Amino acid sequence: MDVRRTTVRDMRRSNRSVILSSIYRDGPLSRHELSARTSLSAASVSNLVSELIEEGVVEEAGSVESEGGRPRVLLRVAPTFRYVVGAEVGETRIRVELFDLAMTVLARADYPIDVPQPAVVVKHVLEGLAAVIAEAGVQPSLVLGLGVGVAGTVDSDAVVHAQTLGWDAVPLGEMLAEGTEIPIHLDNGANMLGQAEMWFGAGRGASDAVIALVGSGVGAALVADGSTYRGTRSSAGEWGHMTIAYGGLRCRCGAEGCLEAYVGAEGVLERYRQAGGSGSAVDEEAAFVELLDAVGTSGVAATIVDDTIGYLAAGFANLVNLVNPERIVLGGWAGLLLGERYLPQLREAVGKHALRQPYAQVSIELCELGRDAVALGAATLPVLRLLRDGGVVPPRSNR
Amino acid sequence: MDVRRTTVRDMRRSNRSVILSSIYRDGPLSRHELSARTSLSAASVSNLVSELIEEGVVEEAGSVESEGGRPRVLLRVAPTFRYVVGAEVGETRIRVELFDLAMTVLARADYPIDVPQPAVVVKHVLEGLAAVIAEAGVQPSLVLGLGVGVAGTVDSDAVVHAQTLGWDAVPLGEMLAEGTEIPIHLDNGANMLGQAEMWFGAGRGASDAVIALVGSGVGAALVADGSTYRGTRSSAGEWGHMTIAYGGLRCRCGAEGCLEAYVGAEGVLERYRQAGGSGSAVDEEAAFVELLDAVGTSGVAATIVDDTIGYLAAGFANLVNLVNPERIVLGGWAGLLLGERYLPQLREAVGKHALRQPYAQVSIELCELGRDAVALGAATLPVLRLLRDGGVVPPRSNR
DNA sequence: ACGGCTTAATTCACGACCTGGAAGAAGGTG
DNA sequence: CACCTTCTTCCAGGTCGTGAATTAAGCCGT
Repeated sequence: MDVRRTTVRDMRRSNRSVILSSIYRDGPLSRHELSARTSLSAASVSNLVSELIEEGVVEEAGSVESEGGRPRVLLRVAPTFRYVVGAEVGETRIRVELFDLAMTVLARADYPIDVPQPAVVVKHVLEGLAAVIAEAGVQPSLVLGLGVGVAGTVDSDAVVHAQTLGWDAVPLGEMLAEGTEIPIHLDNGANMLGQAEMWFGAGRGASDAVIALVGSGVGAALVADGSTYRGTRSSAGEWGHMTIAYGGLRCRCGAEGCLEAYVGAEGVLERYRQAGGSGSAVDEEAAFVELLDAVGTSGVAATIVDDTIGYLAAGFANLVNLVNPERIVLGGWAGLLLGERYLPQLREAVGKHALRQPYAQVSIELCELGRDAVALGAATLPVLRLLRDGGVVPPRSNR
Repeated sequence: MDVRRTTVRDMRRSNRSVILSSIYRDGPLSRHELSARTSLSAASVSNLVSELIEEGVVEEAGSVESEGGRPRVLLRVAPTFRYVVGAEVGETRIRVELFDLAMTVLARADYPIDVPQPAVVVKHVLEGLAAVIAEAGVQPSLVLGLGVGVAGTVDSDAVVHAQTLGWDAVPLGEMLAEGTEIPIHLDNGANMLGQAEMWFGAGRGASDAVIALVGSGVGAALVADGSTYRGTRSSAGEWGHMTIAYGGLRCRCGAEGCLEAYVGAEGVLERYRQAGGSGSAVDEEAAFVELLDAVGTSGVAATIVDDTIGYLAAGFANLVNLVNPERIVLGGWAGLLLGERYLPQLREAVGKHALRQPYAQVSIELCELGRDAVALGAATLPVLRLLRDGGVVPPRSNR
């Protein structure tokens, strides 16, 4: 329940936002279709659209002939009206990408890192930001914002807590803001991947969904009523540390029986080793593939993988029961490797743990964007804001 | 993201709603304070308030002297502007209560039931509705709505699924609507108890909370951003059937290792019996109290209760990690019995299972309204709607 | 009792907004 | 080139919130 007034200007902003969002989301549309979709009068649509065109946010994009009459002119958000930058701060690398508003990548910069020192991360992100802007030949003032997805939880004041990076209360937002005038948006990496899947991947069209990520660790992005749910201090979605086997294996978080200890790649491989499984791979990912490949020939491998599917199914079922999503999307490198081979078994196993009714309402799919969509998702943050504000770009505080 | 236009009338409705909600929630307020709180201009507040007074929704309620100036007149929602009825459909009884808008009970009717046949339930609810209206001497046309909290999940089209009642797809909403002209609001009983606690109990002031109910069974109400989260088909909140001990005890839902099997009163007592505990009580609740009382003298009882706290803590921790609430409120008859004695231990145990950061942000409390607040919570549904609509009462379709 | 003082609430002209209908523009068809 | 269809723009009409000015209501000191 809101405790905010509405003024006559909010109305216009809101209607601009409705129109702009419709155009952005539902591809090129004619003014007529917009009017039907938004139930705004033709007069208002025309009025608002001409304003948006005037400002350069929207542009005409060809026309469609109709039977005998004047052809309808299609409208789209001008891809080059502004640009956005997305960054991924992972445990081993930093990636920065620049997109136009159609989310086409125009430039990319990668920086491998060994020790994720905050100062180093900030340096690389800012370096990357400058590099992609230069590479794409874009005017810096046209960059709408920088979205950053970081492997850890981000509280409401852009302070990052990340066990895996060894960060405790790092004011990353502030540190970045000091090095650039471009507005910063910070969020959790899992949420950003979720955002990308919701906009451009397997989550399209769903309004209540969970994007579940299984890699070395395990996390999830919760989407409620069309927007990412962050909880009271932005740390919602810590699905990996849900107790799923009371008193079970110790997890790196210190607790016992966490889902991550059973289905995170690290945990799975550890269980495999304990069970006598062997492998020659040095790198975790190769070892995981080796395990999956051994299923046909090794009973131990088969059992481990089977159990993993079971545990993962229980984790999914907990989501199904608790949040009743319409879709669960499985991603993360290990999640995809598992899902590619065992999605049907997984679906079936979820049914064994979940309640009948919510289970019947959920569809379980795989991520479509692979593992590198964090920067893309992060770049949607400034776009989301642009759409929400009806295409009004806040004036840059030029200090 | 909305795809709905805003018109100039929405603006007024929205501002009426803002004002009305503020007055309702934050007690008697002067026009001046309203203006400050809502950031509406004094002129608009005056304008809107006089309209609301004209219509009888709001009334003046005394004044407060100020230092030397004109005293401010306090405003409140007129308690007798309309009335609301709340009903609880439980496994063993039906309760119907009539409230004024200040949520004071004006009349009550109880009906014990043995076999919860849908037809019988409908009959009792309608009977109770007529009875409380007659008893309170209220004009039926002034009854804003009937909220019903039912022990089961309620679909978006008011169809009820309830394993414990043995109901599968019972169109309760439709059945009730046939017997009265009063608008019906149906929802899950746990959500309704949660709603009551959020408005009048331990949840006040929180915007992200979970109300966890432990009785014979186990359930929860999720509150996200100030409103109850229902998921895609209104069955969110099935916390009791979260797998917490993979491969553990069989639950009545058919799955293994559900939280309910460990902390639901039935499950606890079953574990007690298995462990050799004994008791003379016939009724479940008395047996549970007996168990708790035996803790000091019986090692078996102590272990069982201790374990129960542990399992419950893991269940809480899963909520803390996944949804990052600012408050968890424990209720339900068994939950209250446990909480009264072991709340500190429970809080501590949650810390062992939850991640440090979200754990530090949550406060764990007990329900304040006891076990009989379902009808109260259900009655808030029509009130919520009235507030949302800015005090505009939709015309009753008089057939 | 009375005029100044302070604070609260109301009035009013104004600009911003959307709407429905009429008029205009653009392109195709015969 | 007239005519038709399909959109788009213009215009008068009505609604809304706002700020400044005005009125209302009580206090205080003389």
